[in-house]
Amino acid sequence: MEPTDTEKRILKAAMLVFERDGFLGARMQVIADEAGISKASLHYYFRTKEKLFDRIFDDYTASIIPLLSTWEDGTDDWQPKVKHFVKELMRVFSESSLLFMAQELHRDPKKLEPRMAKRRTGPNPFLTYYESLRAKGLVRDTDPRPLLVAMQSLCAYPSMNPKMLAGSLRMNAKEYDAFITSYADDAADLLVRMMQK
Amino acid sequence: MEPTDTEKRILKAAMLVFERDGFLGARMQVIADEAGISKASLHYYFRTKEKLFDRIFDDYTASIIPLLSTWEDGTDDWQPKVKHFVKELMRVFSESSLLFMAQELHRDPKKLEPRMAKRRTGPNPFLTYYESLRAKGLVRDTDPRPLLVAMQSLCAYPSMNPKMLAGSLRMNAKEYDAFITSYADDAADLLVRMMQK
DNA sequence: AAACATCTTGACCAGATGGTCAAACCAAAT
DNA sequence: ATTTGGTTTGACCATCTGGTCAAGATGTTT
Repeated sequence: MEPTDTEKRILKAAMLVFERDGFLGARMQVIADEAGISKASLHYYFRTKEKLFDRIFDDYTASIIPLLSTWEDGTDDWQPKVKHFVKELMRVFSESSLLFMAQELHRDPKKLEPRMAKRRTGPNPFLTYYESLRAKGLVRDTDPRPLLVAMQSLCAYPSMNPKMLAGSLRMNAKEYDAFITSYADDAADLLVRMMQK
Repeated sequence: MEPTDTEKRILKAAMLVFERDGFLGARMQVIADEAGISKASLHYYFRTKEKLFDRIFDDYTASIIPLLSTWEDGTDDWQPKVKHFVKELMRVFSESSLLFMAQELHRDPKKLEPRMAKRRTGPNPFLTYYESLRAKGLVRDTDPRPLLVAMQSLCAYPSMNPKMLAGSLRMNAKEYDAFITSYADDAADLLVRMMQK
């Protein structure tokens, strides 16, 4: 079944509201208003708030989790890969949603954690890729797990907590946006530095 | 006026509930239950939900913002300072609250941003400290702002989004906790690598 | 013990909230 | 024109929510 136009408008509105107000704070009436339909219509498409939330959350996991695994093809020329990956990651994260997912995972881990786990298969591709480079002596001889954490941190945090970072940098929203654009390159360089021999 | 015992219990309970459910999702009855008093008593101490929230939020800013400025004393021996700072930062962040602050700043920036700004005075101490080291040729000759972002990212993200990171590392909560303890040293080392000539 | 100030609470209220439903609407098929 | 199927909605409901208040408890001063 293709999603109808109305359904798409609902999903877009629901993303906006859930992201800003969280599952508990989101109001069905507000989502309906944002989508330009009545609350009864909203309930016609998604019988309950929870079903609508589940759809949004699962769409996010479906779009983010696979991204975290784009290290499959095994060229040894790793530096361009890092740069490309960092850019991709930051682009996706900049459309928010990570803060939302973290918050909801924190609020109801029992329900939401298994749902994310379902999307992951096998060991983490970055870790295995790094180990293969390490065996060939092409990168620094170190445990790649802190590097994985660092990579996700550098890419995710600036878009998750922009207000606080902008404050530390004494920037307004506009200056911060411009800064973050160029930051993608800096982050990639820093990561290369972490991995280099 | 010293905070009474009951007031302390209220604040502790409110932190727990606000952190988990957010301002919109938090329920005064739940906070009262958690504090072991009646809802009416809760309203006796804090007339409205908003006043209670403001108190919690301001307490957090008061405890976090000053921490971001512990680069005052100007020894040129910067490496131990980085290590010490990273440990301090991660210790404070590990008691959660950052996710909460980011979420609330995202939900109502107009109200909350000025409140954080009030705590900050002058330029960022890390940036000026790095510039002084840079002028003496003791560190890498580079714009320190991406380094500041990297530092906060490395320290903040692992405690803000533990579930997703643990998933990437294919760890359960217990393994992740153990990993993060040792990660503090790794993060400090990575930061030193970023700053070294 | 009486007067006083400070806490504590059950009962209550007005407004909001998720969800339901019968009636109306509308386009395509007959 | 009428039927048929999916879609839309105003009105409605039970329950929940932040907040109030009068009455009582508790402790301190005189």
